[in-house]
Amino acid sequence: MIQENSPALAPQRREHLRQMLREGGVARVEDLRRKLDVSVATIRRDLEILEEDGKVRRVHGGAVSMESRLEEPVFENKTNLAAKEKQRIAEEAYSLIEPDEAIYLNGGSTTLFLARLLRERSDLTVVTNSLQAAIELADSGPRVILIGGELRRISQTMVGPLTSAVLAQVHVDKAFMGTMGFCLKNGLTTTDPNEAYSNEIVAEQAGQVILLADSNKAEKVCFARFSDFDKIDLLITDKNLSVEYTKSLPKIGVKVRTV
Amino acid sequence: MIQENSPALAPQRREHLRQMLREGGVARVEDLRRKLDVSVATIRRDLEILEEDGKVRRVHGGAVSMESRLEEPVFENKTNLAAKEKQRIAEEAYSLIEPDEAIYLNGGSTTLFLARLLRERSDLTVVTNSLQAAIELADSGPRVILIGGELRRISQTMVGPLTSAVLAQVHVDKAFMGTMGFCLKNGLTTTDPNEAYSNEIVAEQAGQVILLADSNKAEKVCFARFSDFDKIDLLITDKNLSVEYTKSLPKIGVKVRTV
DNA sequence: TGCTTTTCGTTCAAAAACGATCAAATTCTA
DNA sequence: TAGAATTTGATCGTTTTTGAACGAAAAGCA
Repeated sequence: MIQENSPALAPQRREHLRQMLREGGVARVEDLRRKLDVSVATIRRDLEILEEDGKVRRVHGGAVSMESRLEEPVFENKTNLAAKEKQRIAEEAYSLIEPDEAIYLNGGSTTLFLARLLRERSDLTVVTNSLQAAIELADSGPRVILIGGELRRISQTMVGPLTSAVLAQVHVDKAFMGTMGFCLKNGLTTTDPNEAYSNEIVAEQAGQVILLADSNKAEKVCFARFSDFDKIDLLITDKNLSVEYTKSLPKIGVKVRTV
Repeated sequence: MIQENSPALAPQRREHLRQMLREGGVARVEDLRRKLDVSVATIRRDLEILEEDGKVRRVHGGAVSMESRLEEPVFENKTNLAAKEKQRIAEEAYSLIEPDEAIYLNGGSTTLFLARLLRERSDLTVVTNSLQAAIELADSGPRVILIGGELRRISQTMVGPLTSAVLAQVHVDKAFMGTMGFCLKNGLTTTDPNEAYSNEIVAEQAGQVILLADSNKAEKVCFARFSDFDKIDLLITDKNLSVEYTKSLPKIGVKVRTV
């Protein structure tokens, strides 16, 4: 708990603010001011910042938390690795989406960042095998189509042969795919063969395949391969990706954007 | 969480209003005003906004909810009158499940009570179209298979033609089905045709179909029919069900258990 | 039908909340 | 420690929300 008389440092206070909002769902500016013992101006500024980060939505008189209480703690730890890069990658991906499109999101933390950006886009159709993404979009925004299948606990995604039944009947304009690892030699790989199977089907059917992967994923090879780079139209990554990739990928038809 | 004497935030108040309407189906402006302790002008303005969002329809003297009250997500469901009955019905249903079975749960609050009881049963396979049930079981316990399809917001279930793709490929020993209404003449009905469609397929394919419905559902007829009683093997209900049902249902092959 | 009561929509002024700005306070850095 | 950069709180004009007032419309009743 925060000490009574010593004012908290700003980032610490904002985190506290975020927690409080998450707890109650909503809160009024005046209540927050009293609790944190600062001026309303400060509260407003903090809320402004939290809104920019997508943590809360401001309303007249207060703010509403945008974070779901259902989120996996384990999962959350993983998302915090390279969170900034992932956020930026997601924002870049978002800018590519055009009105009324149908898009696919696979499981993983990077695509979840993207899902969060879609909450207000009721013109879109989002096809996904990610339970997390579905929860994120369950209350508002785009039309959501979940592909069926067995729920894989670790990743909270639907995988396995049953997924292909739904996938065969829909077409998406753009597929945004996260991956566990990629390299020039082995292409795109993930840990679970069932997960790979679903990804593979999507990569073959989608109008465009856009890979979202921060540079930590480079040179990693996992057990199950789901695609070669020739199926990929665009890679969105961060500035730390080695030149080896940024030079050679365009030569084999993969555009690269670094953010 | 929210302080007593501080007035509610406008969006919060509107959400409350929506909930109240959803509970009772209809409400008068004056009653809402008294409950929320604001002026009638504010109530009217709020109802106007809710009407624009399609949540309610205004009528002279008040408003009618456009949402079905039985399908609201549980964690918001504070005043569920039939909660005790539903819990007992779920417990009775649980006692019927044998080791290593595959079962189906459709959407709705009663089946969600059952889902909660299954958390430790890692021998089972649970097939469901309910996002809520999947979340409930996402971390431990049974193998979970979600059928795919479009996510219907109000009920948080997967519905529509795409669901049949997965359903056609699995077989369940027992299907536990909730319903919005049932009566001798019209059989089992629910509000949404897509929801009905999925239920219908399951009712036809499952080894046994077990209906979970408290007595409030009796004599209710909703828009979309999904089954006749001849497809039902067993009805689990509470003691308030009228004798009309408890006498005549066994004659047409439906066992009845009251708890 | 005509009359009364209730409800509705609109207008208006008061209150609350907001954003912008600026000076004081605090923290950072060289 | 001095100066720069950042953060904070107060002020003020503007916008949004709210409640009350009042005439119009709808419902109830004889």
